Amino acid sequence: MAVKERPAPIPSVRRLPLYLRYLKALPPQEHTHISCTRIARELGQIPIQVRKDLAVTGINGKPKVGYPVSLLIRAIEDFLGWDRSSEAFLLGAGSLGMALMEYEQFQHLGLRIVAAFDIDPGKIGRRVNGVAVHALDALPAVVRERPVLIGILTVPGEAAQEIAQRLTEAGVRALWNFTPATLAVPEEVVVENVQLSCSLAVLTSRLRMSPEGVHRSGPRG
Amino acid sequence: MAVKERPAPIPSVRRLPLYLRYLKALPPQEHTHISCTRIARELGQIPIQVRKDLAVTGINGKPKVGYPVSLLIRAIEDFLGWDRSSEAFLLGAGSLGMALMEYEQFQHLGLRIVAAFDIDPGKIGRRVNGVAVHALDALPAVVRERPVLIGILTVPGEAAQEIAQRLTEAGVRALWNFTPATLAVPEEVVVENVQLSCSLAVLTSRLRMSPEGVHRSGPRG
DNA sequence: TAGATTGTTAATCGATTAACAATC
DNA sequence: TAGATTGTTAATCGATTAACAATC
Repeated sequence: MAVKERPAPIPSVRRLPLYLRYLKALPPQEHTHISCTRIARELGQIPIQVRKDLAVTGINGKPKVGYPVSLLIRAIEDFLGWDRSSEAFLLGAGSLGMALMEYEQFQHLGLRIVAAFDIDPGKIGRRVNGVAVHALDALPAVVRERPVLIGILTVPGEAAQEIAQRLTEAGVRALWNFTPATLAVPEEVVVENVQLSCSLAVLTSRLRMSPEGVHRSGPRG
Repeated sequence: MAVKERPAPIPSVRRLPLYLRYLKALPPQEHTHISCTRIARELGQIPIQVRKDLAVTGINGKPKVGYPVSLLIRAIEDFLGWDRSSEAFLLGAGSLGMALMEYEQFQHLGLRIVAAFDIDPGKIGRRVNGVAVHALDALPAVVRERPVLIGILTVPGEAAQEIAQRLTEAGVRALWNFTPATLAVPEEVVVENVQLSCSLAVLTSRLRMSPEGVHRSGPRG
């Protein structure tokens, strides 16, 4: 019987793209191998963390030599599934939705937005960066043709829950939530939140704690 | 001598905006008080976590009664600094930058973008949602007039490090980084990353782990 | 060879969760 | 009053960091 393997720690998964970007930017022929010491130094981390993170991809380094760069790149891409491409729907063709449709880097992240949906008649029928904007009501029909697993939510917060429901009913299994809403979904559906308010809360509270934060009146007035 | 108080846990701070949004959406006169049990149920969390999170704001609830809604809202807003408004510069008026400039909700998050910067002559001098787009070289002059503490980075990844440096040299103390770059900054500068690639990595890896993930060939082929 | 670096096992740290007396 | 809910202290859990033998 196989030992049940633990899933990779989420924080490690979250850091993998940083390593990948760094590795891909390395001068191609300069080194065939790289150590976690060096990666850590360049990215402001500590070596042991890099080592642990890279280990989740299954890569094997050599003592004293380090990790083979090209194999390491492939191992991360493979682990993240970025070598093959996942299709996604985008819900809400407002300015944020438009920005995501125009974001060329997604092709390197294994993501392809194949259709957008909106309720604004002025947007329906348009094409943005090659992607057609459909009426929201066309969702079931479009899904039937193309069983897409990922939905990107860039609708107003008030509409988010209803759209999430329509998506999961249509068979979408993962929601990338850019709205401020907290989504209630069936437990088999994955939700990843990109909530600006949450991120901003951390930024401002850390700024306030920092030596020269928002308040000019610090510890010593 | 005062007991040195620990800073609030980052995960708690990150969740506060979710509670705030929920509380503000409550029917105004319906309840004067609310329990963490109820908040937890509505937001898919557990009561003890809500209780611990709310405690960081300094609010005091009453056993059996719960927390006073309006005071709780004020306590969270006060803790996050969202009752007063912080000014920010936006660097890079591309489609993502534009989307942020047009994001009306920032006013409820205590953030006001007061100037944007770009190097594209076609954008310099324009106004987006009332915000002027300046030449990047005008940064020192604009800072001199208005000592802003927060910089929002929506430039291409290749440019991010250089812009970050210019910002910190100009006195900006917090960077909200929407680029894929890992920024090296002086230690007194706060960096909060909103990196789509990192978020997407978590989404896709969790989708792959889930019962009906990307691969149709699951445990039973 | 000597020593930098790996993979692995152990220790530490911080966040989450549990337990429970106090109380409105 | 009885019991739901709080604040606080303790236990658990998982991630981070340290230690170290193995090794290219």
